[in-house]
Amino acid sequence: MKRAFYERPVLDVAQDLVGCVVSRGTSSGVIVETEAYHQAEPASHAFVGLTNRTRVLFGPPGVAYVYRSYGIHACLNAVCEPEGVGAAVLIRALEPVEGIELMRERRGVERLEDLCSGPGKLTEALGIGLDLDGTDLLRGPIVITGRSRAWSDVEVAASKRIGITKAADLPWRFSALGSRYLSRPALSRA
DNA sequence: CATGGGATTGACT
DNA sequence: GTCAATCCCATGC
Repeated sequence: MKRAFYERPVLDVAQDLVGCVVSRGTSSGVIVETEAYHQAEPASHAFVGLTNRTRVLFGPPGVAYVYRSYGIHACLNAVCEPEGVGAAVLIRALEPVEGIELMRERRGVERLEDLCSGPGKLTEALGIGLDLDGTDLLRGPIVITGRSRAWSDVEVAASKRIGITKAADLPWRFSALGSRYLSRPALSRA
């Protein structure tokens, strides 16, 4: 993936990342669920402006923003839009591809559908911690590559973001239609 | 310096 | 369905 891919409106990047591959060491998976966050909208960590915590969000695109959630889990984002704009795509779920046995060991569960079906789960499965905050997604250790042939025509569904209390109605969650590896089903009942 | 609130998960009623 | 775990960080005194 080139730097310019991330240097675009965060909503475009969030949709285009579905079907792409996240690799970390010998483990990898296809992105099946993302969410977009932008500084202009209060659910985003960048909404508060430039602070020590949000420094990476306002930096160059194509960089990993990893934060601790609820004191327990790490969550992985890809920083988007030009430097100076605070925006990122949260990677919410993967379909496991490589290094599945290692994922099972790290997660302590067996079912494929339980390995990476949530933002905190996939970071545990891939061994991604806060130490990788600010690392370059073009150079690694976390690398994102484009859709393979099999995923080139993936259909992407939009729905409301999960687990937030502010700006909860924005349809900024994107998922691979029909995937069994989502954190939650794509279509929420109205 | 003290406090409150999460971009979650898993266990339990 | 409810709820606790656990810690970083932004905010306010």
